[in-house]
Amino acid sequence: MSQAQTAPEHLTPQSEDFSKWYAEVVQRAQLADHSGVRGCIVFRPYGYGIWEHMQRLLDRRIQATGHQNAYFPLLIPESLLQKEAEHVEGFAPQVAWVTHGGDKELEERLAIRPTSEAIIGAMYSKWIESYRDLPLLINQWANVMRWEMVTRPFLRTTEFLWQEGHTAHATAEDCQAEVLRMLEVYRDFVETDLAIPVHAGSKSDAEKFAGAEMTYSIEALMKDGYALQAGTSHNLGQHFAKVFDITYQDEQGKRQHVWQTSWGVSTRLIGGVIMTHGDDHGLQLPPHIAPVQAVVVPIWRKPEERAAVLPFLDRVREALVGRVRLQVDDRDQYSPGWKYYEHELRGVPVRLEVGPKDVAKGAVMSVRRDNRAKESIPLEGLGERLPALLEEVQAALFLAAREFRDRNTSTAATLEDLVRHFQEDGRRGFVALPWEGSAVLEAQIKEKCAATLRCIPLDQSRFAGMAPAGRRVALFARAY
RNA sequence: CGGGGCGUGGCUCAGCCUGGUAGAGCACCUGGUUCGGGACCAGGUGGUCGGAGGUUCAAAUCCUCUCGCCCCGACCA
Repeated sequence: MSQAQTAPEHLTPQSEDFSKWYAEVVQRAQLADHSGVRGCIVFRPYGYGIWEHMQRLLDRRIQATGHQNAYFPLLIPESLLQKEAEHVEGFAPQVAWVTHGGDKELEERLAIRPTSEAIIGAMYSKWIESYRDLPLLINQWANVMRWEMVTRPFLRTTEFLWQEGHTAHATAEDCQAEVLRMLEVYRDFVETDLAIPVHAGSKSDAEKFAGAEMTYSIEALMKDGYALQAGTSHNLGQHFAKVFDITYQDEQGKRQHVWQTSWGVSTRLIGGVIMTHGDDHGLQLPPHIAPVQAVVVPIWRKPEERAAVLPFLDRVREALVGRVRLQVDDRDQYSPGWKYYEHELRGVPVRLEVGPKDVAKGAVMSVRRDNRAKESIPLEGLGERLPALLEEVQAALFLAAREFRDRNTSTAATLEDLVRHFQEDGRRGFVALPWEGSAVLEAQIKEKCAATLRCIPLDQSRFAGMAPAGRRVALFARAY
């Protein structure tokens, strides 16, 4: 492999400079490009393709749980945004404003949505009249804008793409059930399709969404040991219902405020995939979301070999059409070896080599991206074997990521232990600490070692024995 | 928003200190030989040096402003 490392095209190793590695992968795998507008990236077809597969798989789950898609406006009148005090205060520094239409100054500034609670709340107040209108379960796929000081492709950009669910319920119990239901949808989606293991839990007051009663999140661990909030689900209580006057008449004819939730995941997940699975050879995409699940690389030396291989490629295509997202890389100007590096960089889960020897056997040689295991697959069985192989890769990526996450999760008995871990030992990862909910202690920790409370896991069973009886643990980490 | 670094063909950079009419490697195009882990030879295309203003006979080079990118800190999905 010394050749790969000395080649001018080699990636900066993760261990040398993780940020640089990340930037290079994004650029060279052609996921995204800088646009010339601060913090706004262009999603190139390959990067956008990943997002489209995420959308498809998550949207299916959102709809299966009874939600409908809708679309609300990009622009929100200032007066609307200002109604919920805590909400405004939280977002004020990050809001971009439209002040002019043509060269005429507007009477009222319009915010480019940083999130849509306000405008959706205003509409819900018109739409909801009776308990028969509840629950109201709406999701929107949209772009939002938050003026960020420091940006990184996918992880934090000024404009990003996401989905935001907004629901209204008759009772606090229904509302809380929805919050947890969607958190579980996220957990299942991220673990099953993105192969990213997460901890689902609740946030502290310091970390909760501006205007929420309670925030829940799923938290992942990146390969550099930093935590990434991968999705959030908020219990908004009646805060927005009260300021936007969202009420319904119950069975007794009594007027009540609704209980609301909101929940979202964003294109940040693409960054999560990159930093969970990527290695020194580049990207590794979980097959479920890989735009190209398998790439065919034909090989020949002599014209007669070419004549034998080329028609065989059609038979490979035929065997896999409708079963596997396949790319046949028949570009003539690159050698097979060059293509191997290219597709590894782009994270294609499986490569299929088709040369004269394979054609003679009526088979293709498959090579896994994750462990480079080779397997000769006869053409007759290819249609069944390759999808199964892709599932094996998907499962292996998840297990490897979970093993890494667990290996980088430790425990601390006291504040001092925790600070020592992050500060003096310079370690990263998750640290579980017995937790009683002291905001003062949380602030101290943040100040002393820059670690924040990522979540208080809902499932405490895996931390059994770490906290005194009756006490829970909270997970701390340095975070993106 | 503070501190630091950087903007020169698509990419990585040299040239800047000490002003004198823009270079290299890779990529790209053409032709030929190649192809089971980043092929080779020959010929070729491509840059108002991030932008604006200033100094000067003359600016990639010196000065001012501005925009963008990267890294480190405070805020966030």
